[in-house]
Amino acid sequence: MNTGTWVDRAEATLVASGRRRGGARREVLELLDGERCALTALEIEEALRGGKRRGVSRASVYRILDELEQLRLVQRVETGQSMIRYERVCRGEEHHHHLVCDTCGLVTPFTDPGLEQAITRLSRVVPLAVSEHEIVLHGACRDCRDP
Amino acid sequence: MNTGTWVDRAEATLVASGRRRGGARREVLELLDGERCALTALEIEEALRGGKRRGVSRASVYRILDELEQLRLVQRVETGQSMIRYERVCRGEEHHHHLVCDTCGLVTPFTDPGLEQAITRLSRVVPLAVSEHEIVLHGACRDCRDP
DNA sequence: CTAGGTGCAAACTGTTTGCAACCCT
DNA sequence: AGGGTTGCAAACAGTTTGCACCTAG
Repeated sequence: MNTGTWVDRAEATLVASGRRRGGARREVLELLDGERCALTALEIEEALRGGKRRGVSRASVYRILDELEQLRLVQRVETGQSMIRYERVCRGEEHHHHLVCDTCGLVTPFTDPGLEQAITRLSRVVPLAVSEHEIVLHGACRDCRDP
Repeated sequence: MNTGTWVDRAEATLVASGRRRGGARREVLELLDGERCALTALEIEEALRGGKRRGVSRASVYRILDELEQLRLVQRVETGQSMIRYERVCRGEEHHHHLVCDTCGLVTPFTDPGLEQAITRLSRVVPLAVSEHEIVLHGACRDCRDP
C-alpha cells in the first residue's frame, strides 16, 4: 500500500463521522502519514511550524490527535519519556511495538510474530476483555552503546 | 518471603549508598511494601495524608520515588493514564506486567512465562541492549464489561 | 448563512526546584 | 556541628479549555 491511502481513509472516516475538512487537520494527517514511527504532540507542532507549511496551533494539534485517536486512526504510544506519542494506525499493516533508548531517547519500531502469538494466547485467559496491547523494550541503542 | 523484607532491604541499600534515615521516606517505603501493584505519586501522597500517619509532602514523595528508582528499589510503570505509577521491585519475585481497564482505570498485575520467554528470545536479536521491558494490556475489566 | 474548525491565551495538572528549617548521626 | 532530609511555595512542562474569528458546505 502506498502512503497516500491512509490520509484518504482518514479524511473519509472524518467526513463520514459528520466533520468538515480543515487545513490544520490536513497538515497533521499528511505529517503523520509520512512518519514511520510515533511522534509527540510537540514534535508535530514543531515539524509543522518549520518548513514551508502554514503551521498549526498547539491546541489544534491536541484536538486533532484526540479526534483521530477516538476514530482509531491514530494510537497513543507510551514510551516512558513522560510525553505521549502518537502514530497512525494502518489496517493490514503489521502490528509493531517499540524500542526506546533510555540514553538518547531514540524510539524505533520492531515486529515479532512470536510475541504477538504469546499475547494472543494470553488475552484469552486474562480477566480483561483485551482491546489493545503495548510492548516497550528499554535499553541502550547502538550509538549510545559504543562511544 | 514476608512483606517486611523489602523495606529492610531498601533501608539497607539506602544507608549503604550514604544516606540517612528519615521519617518521610520510611512512610513511603512502608506504604509501597504493603501494596501489591503500582501507585501514582499522588495516590501515595493521599494515602499517607489520610489515616493515622504523619503525612509526607508532595515534593518529598517525588524525590523519594526518584531516589528509589535510581537504586532499582522501585520501578516506573506506564499505563497510559498520563500519570507515572511506581511499584516496589522484589528480587526473586516473579516479574509481572499490567492489565489496565480503560473504563475505570483499574490496574492489575499478571504474570506469563510464555510471554517472558518470547521477550527473552526477542531481546537477543533486536538492535538494542535491552535492560527492561514493559507490557500493558488495555481493555475492559469484568465490572466494566457487565453493567 | 451556520455549524464545525482554528488560533490565541489563560487555566489546569502532574512534576521539579529553590530555599530555609529540621533532625539523624 | 554538619550534611542529608523535608516542607512549602514558586516554577515548569505538557495538556486542556474558553472564546472570538474564520471557513467549508
